[in-house]
Amino acid sequence: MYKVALVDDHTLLSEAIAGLVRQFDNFEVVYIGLNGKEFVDYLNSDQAVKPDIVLMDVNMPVMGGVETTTHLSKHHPDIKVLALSIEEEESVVLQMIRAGAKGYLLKDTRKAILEQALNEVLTHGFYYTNTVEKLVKRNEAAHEDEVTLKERELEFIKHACTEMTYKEIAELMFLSPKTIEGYRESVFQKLGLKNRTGLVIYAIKNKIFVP
Amino acid sequence: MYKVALVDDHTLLSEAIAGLVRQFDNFEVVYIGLNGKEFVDYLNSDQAVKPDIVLMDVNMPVMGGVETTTHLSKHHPDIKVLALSIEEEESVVLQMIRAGAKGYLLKDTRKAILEQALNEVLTHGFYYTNTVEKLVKRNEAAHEDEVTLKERELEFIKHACTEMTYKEIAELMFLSPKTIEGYRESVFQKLGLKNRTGLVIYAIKNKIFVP
DNA sequence: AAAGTTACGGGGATAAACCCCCTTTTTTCA
DNA sequence: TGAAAAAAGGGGGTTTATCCCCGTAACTTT
Repeated sequence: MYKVALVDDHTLLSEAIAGLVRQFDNFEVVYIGLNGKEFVDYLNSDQAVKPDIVLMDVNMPVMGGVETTTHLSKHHPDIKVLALSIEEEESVVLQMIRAGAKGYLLKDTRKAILEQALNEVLTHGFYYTNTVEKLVKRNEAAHEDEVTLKERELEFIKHACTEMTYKEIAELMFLSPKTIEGYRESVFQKLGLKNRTGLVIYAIKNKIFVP
Repeated sequence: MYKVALVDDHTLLSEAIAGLVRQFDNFEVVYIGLNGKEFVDYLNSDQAVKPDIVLMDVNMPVMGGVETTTHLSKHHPDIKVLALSIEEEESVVLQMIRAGAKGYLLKDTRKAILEQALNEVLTHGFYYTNTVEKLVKRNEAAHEDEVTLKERELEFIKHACTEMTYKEIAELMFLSPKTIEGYRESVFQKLGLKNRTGLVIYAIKNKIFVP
């Protein structure tokens, strides 16, 4: 009998999915939690029943899926993490995989697939759907011609998405306006931009700045 | 015995929630569909069992929740719609309510609340959680001090979210640069902006321009 | 018909943004 | 540890953007 934990802030869903999991052979639900913090605290408590596998949501308040998975990989490497989310965005999926998730299910998968995924992760160590595999490959290809912005430049870009003038940004970053000027030119050159408006849109598109 | 239909593109969730609903007294699940189109087609078919209430997701491919609800209000006003979504954004909630939804549940509600909501909608005609009520009120309040931008100004704003200079925008709109200047000033004044960067961010926040 | 509103256009000034070429300081690492 | 690279700072000039105050034509309102 494998022990399953559910971590999802959408109570209705965890309750409902718990019902599904209980129908499967060889699986029992030992824990249902609202977020990563709750789950980690639970594991550190005395009466914790350590699960074999966790069905983990990604978008959660307090402590999100990525952070929680990273923590589990470090402190409880024997607990497998299977991500279960509506989030289809490449970067998020990849972050979860990098954090140590053994698989990533979108919430539009069928009941039978969930059972299969649970079994696969426990027996073979991982389970990836075609969709996720494609996503990962496509992302790797996209990374080829990607520019790398330096930390300081990223900081500058965030401030540039503001009504501040460059002079004000310089004061904020304790730099000379001329240095900011340098960042601006370097960033424009790297990204092929013509003006600050273009920079703002690039930053928002690439989530450097979230409006 | 009330008849319930489920419409949600996340199969795992509909299946799981169907399990929950079947546990309730007086409820049976007569239909599970992936999107609004599928459901409407089903209703128009011969062997359709007309449900008393539909649990409807909002974000769906092909035919979304708002569109479907509007259609049902017109052609099947005896079928109650209870929205069930993760979407917390005010405008979306309001759209669903306006379209004729009798209630709006976020997916983090508990099993007992779902049962209560189903019963309330069927007996009293509606069910609103505190959260949704607050949301609606807050939105009404927000609408008070809302500025109205003219058509021409909106067009200008969209072009301003571009690497074009004002002169180029003027050419594009067959106007003098000075007229554009006028739009700019009027828009800045109305929205309390300091510069073009602020305008771009406002436009994206308010979905005038989608990056 | 006088007064107001809306849309369009303009002059001229100042600040901010943009561009190219260059020096000094700091860091990196072979 | 010394050369190379990266980061920070700068001079000086052009182009945009911003701001304020003004004028005209057309169409409403009263």
